[in-house]
Amino acid sequence: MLRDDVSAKEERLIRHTYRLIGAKGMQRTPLQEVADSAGVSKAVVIYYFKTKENLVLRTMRWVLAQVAVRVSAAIAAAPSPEEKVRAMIDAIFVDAVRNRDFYLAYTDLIAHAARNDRFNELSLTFRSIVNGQYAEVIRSGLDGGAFVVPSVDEAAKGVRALIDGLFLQWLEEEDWQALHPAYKALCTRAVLAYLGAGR
Amino acid sequence: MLRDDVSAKEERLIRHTYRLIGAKGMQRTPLQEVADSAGVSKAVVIYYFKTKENLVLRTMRWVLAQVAVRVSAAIAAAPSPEEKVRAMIDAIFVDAVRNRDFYLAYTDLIAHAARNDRFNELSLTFRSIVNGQYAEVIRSGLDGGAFVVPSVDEAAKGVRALIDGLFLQWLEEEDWQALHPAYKALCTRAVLAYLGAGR
Amino acid sequence: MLRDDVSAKEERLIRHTYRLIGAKGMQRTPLQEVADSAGVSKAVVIYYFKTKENLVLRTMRWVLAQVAVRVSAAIAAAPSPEEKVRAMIDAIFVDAVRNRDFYLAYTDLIAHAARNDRFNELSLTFRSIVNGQYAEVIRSGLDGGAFVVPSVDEAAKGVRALIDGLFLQWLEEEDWQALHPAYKALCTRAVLAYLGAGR
Amino acid sequence: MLRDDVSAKEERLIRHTYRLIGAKGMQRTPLQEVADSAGVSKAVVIYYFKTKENLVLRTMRWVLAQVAVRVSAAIAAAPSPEEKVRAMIDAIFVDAVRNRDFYLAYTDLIAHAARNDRFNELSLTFRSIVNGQYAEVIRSGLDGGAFVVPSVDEAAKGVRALIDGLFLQWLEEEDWQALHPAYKALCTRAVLAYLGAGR
DNA sequence: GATGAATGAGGGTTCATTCAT
DNA sequence: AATGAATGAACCCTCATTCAT
Repeated sequence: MLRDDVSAKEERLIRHTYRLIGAKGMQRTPLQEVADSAGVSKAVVIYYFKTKENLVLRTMRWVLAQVAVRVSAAIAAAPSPEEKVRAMIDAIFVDAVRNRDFYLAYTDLIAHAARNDRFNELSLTFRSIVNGQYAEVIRSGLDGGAFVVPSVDEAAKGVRALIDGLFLQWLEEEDWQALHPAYKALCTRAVLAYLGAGR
Repeated sequence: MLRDDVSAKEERLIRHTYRLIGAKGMQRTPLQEVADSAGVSKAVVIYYFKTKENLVLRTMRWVLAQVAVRVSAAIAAAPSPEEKVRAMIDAIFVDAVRNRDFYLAYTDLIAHAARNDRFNELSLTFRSIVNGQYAEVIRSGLDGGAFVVPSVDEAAKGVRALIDGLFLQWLEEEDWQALHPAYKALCTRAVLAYLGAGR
Repeated sequence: MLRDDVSAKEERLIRHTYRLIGAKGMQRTPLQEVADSAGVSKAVVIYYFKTKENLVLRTMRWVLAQVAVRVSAAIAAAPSPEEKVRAMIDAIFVDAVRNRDFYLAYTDLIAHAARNDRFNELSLTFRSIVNGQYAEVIRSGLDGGAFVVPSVDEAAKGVRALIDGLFLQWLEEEDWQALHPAYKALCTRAVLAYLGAGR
Repeated sequence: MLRDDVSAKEERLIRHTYRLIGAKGMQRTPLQEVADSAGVSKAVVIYYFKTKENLVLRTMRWVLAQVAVRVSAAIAAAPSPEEKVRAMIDAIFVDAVRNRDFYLAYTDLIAHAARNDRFNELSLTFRSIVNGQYAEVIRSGLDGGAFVVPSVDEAAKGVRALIDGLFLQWLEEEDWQALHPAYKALCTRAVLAYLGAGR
């Protein structure tokens, strides 16, 4: 799972690390800056996480777990399949700044996952969780005939592709803050269209 | 545009750079390694490109231009809208190894584009070209009633999201070489479904 | 002012830097050599001074402050105007080796000051201090009629020119060690003559 | 002597070198910039001068020779001792920009002369020429009783110190362009005062 | 005579990590 | 638990010089 016991001090460091990774990327974020940002000595960071790789890994695990929990809760609370989709997308498109931080960090993670086993494992775990969530939503819509898809797992991948792919495009927008709501709406329509909703 | 006159020697360096960026990422690729790989001295790389940033930028521009040209040709050659989609996806899913190199480099590019103006400009240029190509295909399908979409530009973004998003997932697959054809098929189905083809 | 708190370790590095700058010039003195000379790793120098420019600047400030203090003390201790001049020149012409180190470093400073703001500021500060000291001596001699000059500030510049200019010539002497006392005597005569002493 | 046969092409390169040395110092002036400035290939510079040291040396010799000739002519043309002094200073303080270039280059030369034999030899040659000129002027004034000095050679050194030393201070002035005439006047007064003129 | 190509020898700076306290 | 000090390994880049043409 993504669970990971985190002491208060560790979480503090993780939060600062996350913010910096979003802003500058993990390679461009020196431990010194994390330490400065958190108001501690650089050695403290190493003291708690042993290596920078650990720190980054723990940071990503921490943030991925948060996202997973948030999405799960949103799905569970929604009554109908289509509303589950909307609630899910609501839970994902929380806020422009947070989304930007997240997707920049996530892009970094994927880039590293292809070259580093530990990052890859984390990325796979997250992926199976998220795809499971999407599959659950889709399955709920298949029973009542709300959605039309050939295979639940395949559709889950498709949904995920739409969401991730649109975020990538949104990241490139110069005017990303203002366009956040538009991309959210676009995403909702795209997912529903892809799932054959309302056909 | 993405055109860029490249001498033979420069292209040689660019090819080696591209391979290494795909394998290790641009930050993890020292000029020394590019030089070693190309069998020249490190100073030669600087001699031709002045800075590492230039080298990477020129490399990315070179690859992106190639992809754009390949896709354009494929689209032009296909007779019907649906076949244009298939041809386009064929042209994109050329080969597992090449696709992996490309998407790893491309992921890196996006991660950098968010923080570096020159990379951002390149990324935007590529994006507008590709989205234009997708839009062209979609428009061709709208006239004959092959596709059903609310807006051409929006649908172009959706198509692109599906393709990029699926590639991201494919990158994470442990067994990516073997799964390449499956993802290609999945992608074709997803795009056609999204465009409402054959409904 | 030129005051600058310097820890023991920093002063150690500064002393080694000063010696090397005198011997080889600031551009020809790599950090590695400073480090080797001080018996530490090159990174330590950066650790304490961040950049080479800082190191050189701090080194020059340190030397200039020392000279200024030494001259001030000498002037204050001498009873009569003419003796103040002699004491001042005594304080400046301390020792052949030290003078050579100083004036070589100082020449370097002036050459850099013309092209670098931070060096220029340092050079201006030193200049105003020294000219102030000279002016004080001259003023003390005017009251009693020991000196005859049109303007105190102008005469201060003249005195300084004589001292600096003679040092430049002394630097060029092949036999500089042996000629040190002769230049000192020459300098004293020249300054007194210029100030119209004993006329 | 300072004579040095210089072909037209060489002189062209020398002029550009001189300008750049004045502006940036000799260490900070890459051959590439000399070549660019002169509109030739970098290899041409090496072709004509074999090494950078040669180029710089020849450049300095060229400019020092010019100054020496100009001063000689000025001295010869003036009728009385005091007018010789004024003419000499006129010849030296030609123009703010040219003086700045010259003294910056000259400062560089002295800094290098202390560490490099070839530069030292050049510097000594120039020095003996200039001091000879000053001595000649002083001697002309002694005969008629216009000047009062203990020794001609010593006074020549003193005069030179005043001129060089004042130029050093002038170099440090922020407002050097505007202050050029003032320093010239100051220099004239200082030299005449030092030589006991009009006493 | 002239030059484009190529290179080797540094030089400054970054940064994760180690270690003694 | 916490940290200041120190370091080694890289990395990008500069630049005079060599050489084949």
